[in-house]
Amino acid sequence: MSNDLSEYPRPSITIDCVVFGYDDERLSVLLLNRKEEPFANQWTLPGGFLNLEETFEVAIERILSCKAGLAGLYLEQLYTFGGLGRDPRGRVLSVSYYALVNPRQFELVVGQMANDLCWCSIQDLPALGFDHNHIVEMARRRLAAKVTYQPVGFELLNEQFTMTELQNLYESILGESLDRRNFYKKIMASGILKSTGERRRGLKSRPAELFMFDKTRYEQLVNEGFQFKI
Amino acid sequence: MSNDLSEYPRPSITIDCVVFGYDDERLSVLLLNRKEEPFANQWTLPGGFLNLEETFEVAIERILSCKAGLAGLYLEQLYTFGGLGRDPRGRVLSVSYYALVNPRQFELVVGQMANDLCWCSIQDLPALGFDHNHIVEMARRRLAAKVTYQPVGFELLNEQFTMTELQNLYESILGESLDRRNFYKKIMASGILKSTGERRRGLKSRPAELFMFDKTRYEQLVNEGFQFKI
DNA sequence: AAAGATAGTGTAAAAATCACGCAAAATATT
DNA sequence: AATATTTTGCGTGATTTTTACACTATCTTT
Repeated sequence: MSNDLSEYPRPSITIDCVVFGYDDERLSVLLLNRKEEPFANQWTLPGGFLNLEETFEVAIERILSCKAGLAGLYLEQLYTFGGLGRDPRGRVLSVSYYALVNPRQFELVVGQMANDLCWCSIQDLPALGFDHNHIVEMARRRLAAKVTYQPVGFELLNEQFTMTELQNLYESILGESLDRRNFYKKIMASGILKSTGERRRGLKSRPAELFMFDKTRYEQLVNEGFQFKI
Repeated sequence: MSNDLSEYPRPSITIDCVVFGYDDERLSVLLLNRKEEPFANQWTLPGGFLNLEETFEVAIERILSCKAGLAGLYLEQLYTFGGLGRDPRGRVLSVSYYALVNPRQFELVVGQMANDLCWCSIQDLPALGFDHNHIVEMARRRLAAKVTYQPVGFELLNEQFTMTELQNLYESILGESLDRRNFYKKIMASGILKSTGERRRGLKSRPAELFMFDKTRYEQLVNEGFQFKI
């Protein structure tokens, strides 16, 4: 073994990202319709090649910003895919991440390199290029596991939200329905919400109280050994 | 974007592995004393460069077999590290895995490319080369989380083991002590052990029953919706 | 004013967890 | 040989957590 890296063969590295969005009804994933081969005119996850001087997070920021107009998202590494046949061009590894975003805070901007972008419900994804259906499925499971022990769901909601909105989000991610009263008690008992004193008005029934995620309080609780759990 | 990968810069890829072993007393990690720069004569995790035609798992098999004489281990992908300064030779990503092995089933064989190998208690690791202390710490936490919801600990034990041996393993991994009687009940209630009818004799007190992990039964239970939990 | 819809809260049963006690079966000691 | 010591195997009751479920309040719509 020498001190020179050049003698070792090097695969190409892409960064692919499962961007989750939520619109009060269902959990969606951001898809990109490719302009170029391979998989031209097919839907895939947004992604791109890693530059040598970039960390993964910086690469994702660049890719999502340039291809979709998104920035500053919550990111979490998912898995690195390295199957031999996953890219027809040759050996390409994909370091994949998932991101959480409130779609209302951004206007999707279709970049030069894509035909189109869309939010697609996780329920009815089309066949995606590469092994991207597999990646989405892993991300979905990881997110479902994550929300049960870390309060990451707030990234998908508006700053202020009602308890019912929060519950709907959890039900969408977990794929099961929860008891409204028990959910309320559990969330309130955790102490990670602060009330705004305001209410969601204009709907056709009793206005619900608006809450915010109390991040400072949450971090303080974690320091004291608290473990969030749904 | 063209169909040609060659125009994209490519980092080097290493595969590094946190090999956990257990010896009835404490959880250990396999360390390798490097012969070559960088970090010559320092301890690091076993690892090596990924070849173009290898999957990650095949690469790990090659690396652990040639550097330590280990083969056929339980493997799980941990994380991919891509910090800019983590290797003095240039941009090197590390796709890291962790492995579980019963050290008694193998004789460590120091390969050509290493000065030495050792099992080092997770409690008192020396300063390792690269960012490998960081990798070990992440692996330790991941393993501790994993054993609570998947029966992977058996990979670290002999085929037959007593309940106390199993409990000691869990205590080593979790870093906390468990109530012997409640542990017994929980494991027995899960139904994933089969008794051998034999006992561990020759110790200075009442011989304990020897159990085996019933993998078939476990998989059947999982199919029925069972979720292992400690 | 009445009807319809969703919000907010309490309580009791069931299940899971926790904290122990004690007898049995081996070895070690006197 | 009797006794002490150690560790195993199993039981039980208290405590905590989870689950299931019902009713009133407050708004909008008719």
